[in-house]
Amino acid sequence: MQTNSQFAVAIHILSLLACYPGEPLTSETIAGSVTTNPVVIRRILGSLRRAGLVTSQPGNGGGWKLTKEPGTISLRDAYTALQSGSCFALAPKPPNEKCLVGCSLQQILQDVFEETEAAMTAHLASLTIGDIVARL
Amino acid sequence: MQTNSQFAVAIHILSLLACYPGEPLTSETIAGSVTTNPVVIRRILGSLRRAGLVTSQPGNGGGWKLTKEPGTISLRDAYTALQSGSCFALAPKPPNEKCLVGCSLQQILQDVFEETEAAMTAHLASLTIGDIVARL
DNA sequence: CAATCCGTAACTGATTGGGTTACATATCGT
DNA sequence: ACGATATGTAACCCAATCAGTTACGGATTG
Repeated sequence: MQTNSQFAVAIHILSLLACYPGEPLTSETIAGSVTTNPVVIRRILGSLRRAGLVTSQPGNGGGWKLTKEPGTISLRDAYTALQSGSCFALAPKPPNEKCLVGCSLQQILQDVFEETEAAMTAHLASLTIGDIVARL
Repeated sequence: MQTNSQFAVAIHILSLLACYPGEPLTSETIAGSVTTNPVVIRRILGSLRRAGLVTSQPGNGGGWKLTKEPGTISLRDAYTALQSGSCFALAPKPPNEKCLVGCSLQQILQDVFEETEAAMTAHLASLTIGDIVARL
């Protein structure tokens, strides 16, 4: 499956910022650590900023900082900030309406996927950026 | 995120087979319910067969059947049968080795992703095809 | 006002996934 | 034995997606 790596990069970014508290890091500096292009970093940081996890400061001496203590930022916060969709997807075309099974299955699948993802994010909620940094 | 829909289709297939116990269904019949091409169905059924969840019979009057009772087939069985990879992915390029954070983060991320997916599949293990069919 | 950095649009190349065609192989009924 | 039927794959096409990149406008600092 082609899964995007935004979540992994987001955790990387947040951990990096947590390691340099107070000191704003530029997207270029972060990109140097992640080994990618600054724009890729800024795209992800944009999502994290919209979720209120980081702040940015343009101009000379600017950069990015965390808005909260690393211990109060859960991995679920980062995950939902990206809103890069679900792990699961329904079939591209809806099932045959003449089939009794397929007809009612849609809603059931949707519910199951939702529950399953909730189980996953519940685990993510139990881990914070502080925990990650502590493991380094 | 671009997620493949094989898991959804697999559940659809297994539920359908569960609804017609003993009676073999052809990939064409199943495709008619899912609204897709028979080959797409056969590809997924191939994975399910390799995992021992279904059997196939070629030739006239052939088709597909479950090998077990629907109540003994968990959604995790279907999920792992597809082995369509993880929900999460590491960044395409490894982090900068000169960065102390990025350097040790790789392994931590891998562990976290593994734990998180385990939490997810644990929930999938608690649901069976029998449960799905019962909800129809 | 010059240097720096964010913010975002636009484009590219590679990868992937669903859909499709085609064909070899196996089985059943007559 | 033979024709009909269905599986099992390989091969290909097209659309969508993602990481990466270039470009440029706007904000801030000194």
